[in-house]
Amino acid sequence: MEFGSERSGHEVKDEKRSESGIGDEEDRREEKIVMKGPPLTNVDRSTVESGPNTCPTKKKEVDELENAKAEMGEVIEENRRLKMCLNQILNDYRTLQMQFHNIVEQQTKDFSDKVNNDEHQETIIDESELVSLSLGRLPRNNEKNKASKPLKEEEDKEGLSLALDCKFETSKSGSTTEHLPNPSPDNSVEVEKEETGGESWPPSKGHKTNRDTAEDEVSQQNPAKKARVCLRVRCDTPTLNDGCQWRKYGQKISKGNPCPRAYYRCTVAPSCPVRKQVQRCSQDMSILITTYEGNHNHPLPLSATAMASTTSAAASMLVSGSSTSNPGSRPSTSADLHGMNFFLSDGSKTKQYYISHPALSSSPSHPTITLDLTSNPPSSSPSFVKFTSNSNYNSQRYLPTSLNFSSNESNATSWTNNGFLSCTTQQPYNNNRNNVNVLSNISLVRQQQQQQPMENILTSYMQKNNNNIAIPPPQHSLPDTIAAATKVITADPNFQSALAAALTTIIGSGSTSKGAGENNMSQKMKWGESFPSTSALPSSSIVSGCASSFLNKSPSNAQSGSLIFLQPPLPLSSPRSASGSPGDNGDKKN
DNA sequence: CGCCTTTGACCTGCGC
DNA sequence: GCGCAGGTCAAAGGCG
Repeated sequence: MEFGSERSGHEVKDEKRSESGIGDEEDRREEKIVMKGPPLTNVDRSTVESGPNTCPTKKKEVDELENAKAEMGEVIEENRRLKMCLNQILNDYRTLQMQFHNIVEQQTKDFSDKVNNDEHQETIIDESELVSLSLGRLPRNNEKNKASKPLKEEEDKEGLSLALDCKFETSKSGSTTEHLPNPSPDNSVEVEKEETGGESWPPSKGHKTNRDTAEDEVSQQNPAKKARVCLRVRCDTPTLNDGCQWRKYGQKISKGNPCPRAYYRCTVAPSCPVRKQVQRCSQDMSILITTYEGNHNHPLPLSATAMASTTSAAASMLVSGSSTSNPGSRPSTSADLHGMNFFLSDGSKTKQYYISHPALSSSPSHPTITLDLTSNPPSSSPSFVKFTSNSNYNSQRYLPTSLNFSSNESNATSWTNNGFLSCTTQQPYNNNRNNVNVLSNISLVRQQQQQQPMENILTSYMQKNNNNIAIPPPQHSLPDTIAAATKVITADPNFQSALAAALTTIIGSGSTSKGAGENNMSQKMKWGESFPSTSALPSSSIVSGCASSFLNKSPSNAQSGSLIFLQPPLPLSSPRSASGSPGDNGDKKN
């Protein structure tokens, strides 16, 4: 789309707006964003002005214009709804930010008070309460002072349980209510990170503490703590270069796979609890199966954020999906949502969507989400995610969740794929009371014919928010446009938060709305307009990356977890880039 | 010398 | 309780 033609399109829009009586400046800008139809040219305008009585062809054109206007009206209406939703989300975000700030201040204050209490040898009972609210970290030191070991263990467990309960509340509230603090399912992951590893990582078995024991119990109570993200990619290199630094700490020959499984841990920060497992698929050696566990507790290199975002978001989907729904918080997004095909259907046929990866099947205690970059989009048989969870646990909290990043490219060693992303969620219905499984299938399908609108969105956003970035002519350099626009978008925390929250709400409401009691639900949301095809783009272009990256980068923004967001891709595999994954040599023995 | 990989031993959870 | 398998540890050695 050229700028000139875009301008004429705006003129027509303005005409239409004057008809409908709408029109402040902000709305006009947003309209520009949503504009998806081909803009009217000067010829078109002359056609309109000259009237329909000149010739049949012009009459036809006028009809087409009428139709286009009607479509635009729908788009405008939808845009208005989204705008209202966005404003509400932004308000909520600000409120939550203030609440979070207050909470942090309060906790800091409490902690300093507690330290003072320690100095004055006051009782520890009050501190135990503080511990519980501090996710179980503080009690450890406090209880070391206790003489009675059994009592210590008991109280330790209690403290952790309480802390965990608090976490659950947070997690649950995250997807149920917009007005509660920390509505982010991702927070749950963050909590998991801190509790599973956190500052005490790596846990030494020789120094296993009572806290560790308690943590084990807690982890059994909360399987989501060990949520994993499994990535299947066709890759010739030994490991994926995800931008992080990894140290290999073990290797095992797993049953059913001649290829050894390598264990890596993140070495960017000594206390980082993130681990990954790398293994070749036994059935197809070209497929590299990488499983990530945990969240980084340190700033990530820029090159690592995409992968971390994806895994984090995917893990968040696992966690967030476990939350109960609040139908009241559901926005009116069941209709046209710019390219996101959203399916909710009965779970009676869920089994057909599972693929099994015996070579990398995780422990039943690990809910695992698999991002499959190896198979073709919907045309092929669905290769979704294998989700495992231990039925002995409170399985109602955990959603078998599937993501499928499919690619037509045989060498899917980067995030570039055809943009097909699907998320299948098999969810124990209604807290497992009725044993009714509901399959919710979320898919984001980039549609090749809908490339323009995304350009409009990105370009308009750039125009609005950043004048420093040159906007290339979209039709000439769409990849550059998108890359630059993505930069701008990712630089704006408000937009990120708002969009993240919106998407989370959309996804969350869709996947959890069955809590209202509908056993058979089929819901579709089409969202294609916002996910243009990028099949023509080079591999460094836009991707269907999952982006809670900004959630990682900015904890204050971590208001939503399960979201899928467009983000600058990173090559998953390149032989030892500068950011260097030391583990690239990890499969030497292979 | 520091960091990394290798590799056998050990620990733990789970199924029978 | 036992065996199996997954996961982790840590000493030894290699490499830059």
